[in-house]
Amino acid sequence: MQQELEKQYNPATVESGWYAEWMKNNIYAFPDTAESETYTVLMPPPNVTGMLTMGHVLNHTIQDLYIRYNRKNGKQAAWFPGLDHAGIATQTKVEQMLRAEEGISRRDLGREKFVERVYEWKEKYGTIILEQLRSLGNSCDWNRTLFTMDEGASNAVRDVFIRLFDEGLIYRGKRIINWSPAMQSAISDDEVIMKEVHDKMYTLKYMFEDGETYMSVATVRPETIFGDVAVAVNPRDERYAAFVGKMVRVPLTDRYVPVIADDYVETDFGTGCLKITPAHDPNDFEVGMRHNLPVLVSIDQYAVLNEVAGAYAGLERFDARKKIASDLEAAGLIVKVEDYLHKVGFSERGGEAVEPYYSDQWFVKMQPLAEPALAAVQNGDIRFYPDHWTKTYQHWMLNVRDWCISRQLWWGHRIPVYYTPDGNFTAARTEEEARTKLGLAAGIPLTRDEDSLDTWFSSWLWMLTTMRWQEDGETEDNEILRSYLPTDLLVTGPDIIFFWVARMIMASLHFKKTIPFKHVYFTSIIRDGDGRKMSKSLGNSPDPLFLFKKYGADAVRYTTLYLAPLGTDVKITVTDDNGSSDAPQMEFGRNFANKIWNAARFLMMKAAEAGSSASAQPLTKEQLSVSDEWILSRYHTTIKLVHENLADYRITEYTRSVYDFIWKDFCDWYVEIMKVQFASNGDAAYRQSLMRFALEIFEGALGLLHPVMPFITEEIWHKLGNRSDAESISLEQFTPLNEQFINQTTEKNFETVQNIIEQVRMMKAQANIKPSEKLPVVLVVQPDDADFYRNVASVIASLTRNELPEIRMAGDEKPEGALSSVVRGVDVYLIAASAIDVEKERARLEKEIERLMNLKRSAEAKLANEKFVANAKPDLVENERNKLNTAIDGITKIEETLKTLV
RNA sequence: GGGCGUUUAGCUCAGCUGGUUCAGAGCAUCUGCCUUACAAGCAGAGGGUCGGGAGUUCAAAUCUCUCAACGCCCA
Repeated sequence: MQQELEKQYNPATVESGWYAEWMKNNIYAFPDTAESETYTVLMPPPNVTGMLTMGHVLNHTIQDLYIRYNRKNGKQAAWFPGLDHAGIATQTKVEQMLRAEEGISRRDLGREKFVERVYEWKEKYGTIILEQLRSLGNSCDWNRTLFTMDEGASNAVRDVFIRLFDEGLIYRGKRIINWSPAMQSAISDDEVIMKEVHDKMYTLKYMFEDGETYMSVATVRPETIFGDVAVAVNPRDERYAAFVGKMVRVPLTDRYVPVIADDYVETDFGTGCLKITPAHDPNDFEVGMRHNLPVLVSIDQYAVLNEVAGAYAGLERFDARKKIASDLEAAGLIVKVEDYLHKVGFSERGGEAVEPYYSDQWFVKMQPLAEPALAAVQNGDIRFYPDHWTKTYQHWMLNVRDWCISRQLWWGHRIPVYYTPDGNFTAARTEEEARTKLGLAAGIPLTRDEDSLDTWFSSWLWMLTTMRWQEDGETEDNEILRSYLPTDLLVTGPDIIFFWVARMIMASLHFKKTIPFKHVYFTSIIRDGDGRKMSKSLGNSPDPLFLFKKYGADAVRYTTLYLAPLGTDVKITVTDDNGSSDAPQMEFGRNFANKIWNAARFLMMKAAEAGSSASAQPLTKEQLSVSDEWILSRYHTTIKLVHENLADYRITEYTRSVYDFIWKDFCDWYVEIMKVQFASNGDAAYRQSLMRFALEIFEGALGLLHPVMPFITEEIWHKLGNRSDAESISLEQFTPLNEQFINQTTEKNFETVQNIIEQVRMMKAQANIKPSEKLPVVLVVQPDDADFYRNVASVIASLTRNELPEIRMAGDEKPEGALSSVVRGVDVYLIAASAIDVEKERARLEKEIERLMNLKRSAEAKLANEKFVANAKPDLVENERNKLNTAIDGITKIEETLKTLV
């Protein structure tokens, strides 16, 4: 404790230094077999393509908060980290790089070479995100980092596919899927971003066989007419009832299609007649299935019209639209063209409009998996925070659709399906095994399915693969699983509640007959100052590393949690700092860190002044001042609040309660009081005991803060206690809550002292008296309270920078030439005859009377209300009586003062 | 169209089970302070009809209904 601290806290060196030390000592590793009660968190694996975002900061800080909190609560904290291969995202990145740097495509390289290049790329960039997460302070066991493409995870993925295939839960079928023409792959729903687009709505003439009458059919995609197989109307639509069953001619062709009736059609949408194009619209596909209509593909995988489109074959879809529209116009087949605003799906990766595409894909049957997964949430085995997401979950689970898991990608887990030359197939680990399953002779050649699996098909096994389930393709149980599954908490964004959370629940229940986690915390979405979601494509997110450098990771962690309440989005203002996006709100956390730093600096200076404190005795009960008892009560109240708030996931409340205790209670009040107590008692033993008392509370408060600000609390804890580098505050248990120290009476009495001090300061400031000018103060109190006020007199003097207050009894003579105030029955006088501006003082006192009159009126009204007196809790009624008496007392006294004011 | 959420000070947000000086915090603004931990600080001040309306209750920022605006998800 010898060295003096800098005046300002500098997080940069402290943070990197401590993280390295933690890693060196391996203190966040945990054993395969848990030795005590466990607390387990699964890290949602970040993409290898990823750079750290503000979303990661929020998400990972919450995880780290709970891991550190439970570790300090004595549990075996187990945080499993990992990385996601993010099939389509990563493949896109690498393809872009190859095109830009070498001018080649993946096809130029071939599958094997291409995958090698992706691995190189992953090695290079995958480590970057891990470094970034370390700079955030994550206390996970990095030794256990799992990459979704690792051999063990891949084996589990392969075996799960085979198992579901054998159970009949995986099937192959022709369906409409979201197709990315740029990526040449199916993409999942969550990779499709809906955007509003200004288009044209064309109303076309579908002529009847008479060649004169027609049906008016509205469409925004005239280029798809060649795939039309019907025109549909609502069965209850009387306008068209007579036409159902007749044939109409598809414009620009010689083809006739039937008019059908289907509930899907909305009568008031467009003309009420809908063209049905099963191959190019998912809803039309459903209608087509219901009516046994053919699927006519007229646009190919490159989004180019095919031979079905006749003269238009070879045209790209949007070029085709223009040409077809003008030809329709020329042929007189357009009734009208209107502006039309609607939502169109775009590929998150390629950026182009998604083309619904009819093709062979692999699917998982969801219904049988969804039922138990829904039950687990409904019966409370799994709880969502905030709770309202259960409704969304329910709705999705009840309307669940089969999951398209095949992707036409090279980067990912290849589908373990083998085909015979005559079209038979099965899922198997090897060709060999496939032959056996199919009952084939050894020499018969098989071909393996070219497609890869959706990334989520590996991440839905995350709670199993991180714990090495079936890593060798066989072992279904092991020590890790027995110790750590089910996990305690999953922290994730609500945007992936279906794609990930729901499917993990399904997988865990299906393969392991247990829930994957008990609690799911859905984080806020972080928006910029204009309310837009922060994203890389918008470029509106500050780089967290820049913020860490400027404010400190502790500050960014703290501020982010302080600002992000459960269940509500959070807005963070973004400004520009020499070309870098900045988030000035982070000053809040930085200032807090600096405050803590300086409080530590103060304590160290005082401790040095008091001499060695190693042998200091605790303060005896008799030695405890009112103020000491008060801070002890506040401290234990804060401990209580921390536990309660974190148990209920009220994280912002947690950050506030620690902030208020450290800054307001400890720094603003107790530190100032310590100075008084220190100065007024020169006894070395007392001073050392007082320092011990203050240090214990301060270090305890650091402990409470540690889960959210790990670095600075570690640094100060070491400095205050001369502890060795191998020790860590993160391994120290919290001060046990002792409710006996929580004393409402002490807190109330102390509040009165605070109010008196604030009143004196206010009178002094408003009278323009220099703060440093020491004036006489008189307190008129009840005889019973006299001792109490004598005890705190020096505190009042010091904190108001006045002379020691004179204590008089009620009924004694009142001081003259004084500014005055009444605080909870105590008359407060500041003797400053020369500074009194009679008019100003009169106005102030009258305003105070006005305030008390309002109080009096409200209390009187309540007490006059028989129902209130009869129904309200007795102590509330009592309270109102006290309020009334205090108000009356104050009014009387102030009125007297007013009379003497000349 | 269906579902969910939000609306409190100029800004960003707390306010839990209706009642305790409950209308708060930080930032911003204004005034005064280099008080030997901290100017990234200290002390003080101004600022809100709690989105509108109705209801329940002795009592509503808090519960119910309704309207409006905004956001998200699903169709």
